[in-house]
Amino acid sequence: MTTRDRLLAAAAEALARDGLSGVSARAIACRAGVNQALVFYHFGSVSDLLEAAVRRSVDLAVASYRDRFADVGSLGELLALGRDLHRMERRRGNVAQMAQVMSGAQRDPILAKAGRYAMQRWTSEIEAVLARLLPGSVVEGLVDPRGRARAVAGGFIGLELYAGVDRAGAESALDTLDAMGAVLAALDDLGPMASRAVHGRVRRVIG
Amino acid sequence: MTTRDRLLAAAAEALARDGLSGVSARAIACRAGVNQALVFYHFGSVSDLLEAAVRRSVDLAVASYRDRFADVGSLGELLALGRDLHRMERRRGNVAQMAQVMSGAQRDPILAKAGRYAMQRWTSEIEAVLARLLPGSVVEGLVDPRGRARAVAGGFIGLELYAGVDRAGAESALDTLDAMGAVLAALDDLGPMASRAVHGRVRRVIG
DNA sequence: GTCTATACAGAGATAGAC
DNA sequence: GTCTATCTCTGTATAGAC
Repeated sequence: MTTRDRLLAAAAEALARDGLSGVSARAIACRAGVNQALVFYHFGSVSDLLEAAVRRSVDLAVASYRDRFADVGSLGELLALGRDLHRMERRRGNVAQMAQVMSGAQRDPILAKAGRYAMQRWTSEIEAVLARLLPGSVVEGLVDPRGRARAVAGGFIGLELYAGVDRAGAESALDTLDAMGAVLAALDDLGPMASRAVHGRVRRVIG
Repeated sequence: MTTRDRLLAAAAEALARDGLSGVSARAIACRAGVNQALVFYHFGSVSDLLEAAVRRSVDLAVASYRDRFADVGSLGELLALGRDLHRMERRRGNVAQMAQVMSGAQRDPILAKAGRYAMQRWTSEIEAVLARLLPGSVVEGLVDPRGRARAVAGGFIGLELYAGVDRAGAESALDTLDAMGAVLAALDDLGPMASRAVHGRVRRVIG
């Protein structure tokens, strides 16, 4: 493992574990077991190192789900995969990492670029599955796959932050989201009559 | 306006505008037009000032919606209020403020306390309305009002962070959530037969 | 209560030896 | 490529005059 790689791994780990305010060139280098000056030699600045680390994390993570995304055949299965994915990515620290990057993005344009890239990678993946599954579902035409994908990804970020201040509270929120997803999935089994009725009502409400 | 109040207002503003990494005793004091040392005289530390500022922001904000929450009579109306509330609180910077506090909470226990308090204030308010409205709705018994309230509040936080890196993306996510809410509200008009069918399906899926 | 001045720690970043 | 040493800046926090 090269020094470059060690720094990337240490940066991702530090970001997830200690948050933005806990990362510094010194802290990362210490975790990687190398000298502090090497951060600047290899990456130019701490922000640039963080950006590279986030890109690497998200590329690896997304790639590791590609097959499972492709295998999903129904909204119910997608729901189950979503549960798994979120649980796994949280354990890996990738959700916390994202949350920290996004909050730092407000000030740091380099982190903003990293956050944009990461969200784009995740949402385009989710969107592709939704675009494949929504046709024929009750919400077809009512819910935009791209918007839905973004809402899911954004929501997970928020709930991870929530878990940081109230673990149990965030868990109950996730349970509820599961239940809501199940309700929507169940709607698909009610058949075309119910579907038409829902469409009519919704159109009158949101135009 | 006392110096104390000026510091509280300046802290809230700085947090919302510049984010956690942009706030410091110096930055806040400068914005308030007072000396830096007064932060420590009045509040002891920067974190304690931020905590006080967040408590004040959320107390004021929640109080300003109390009447409107009480007037809500249906899920559709609640949806409309939610839209208004989120738009207004974003303009005021309160959502951004919360997002920053939550992300800093990972390291700083004082900020964590502030975040916990703020989430609790908002969610208990939303929960009260949901507990009043959900009985008689399709999702009664399937969706826990407390979990739902927490999911909404947490989701908004995440979407605010998302907006920081991709404004248009976050908007499309919010539009989709509106549409989803409308679907659920529409379900309530389908009558008891559809409701029973949904319940049956959901129970089989999530136990 | 408010100010000036300052101690002190930690940050980012660079120079230059090896 | 890696290290030591160091510069500079910014941040928290305190002491003490007013």
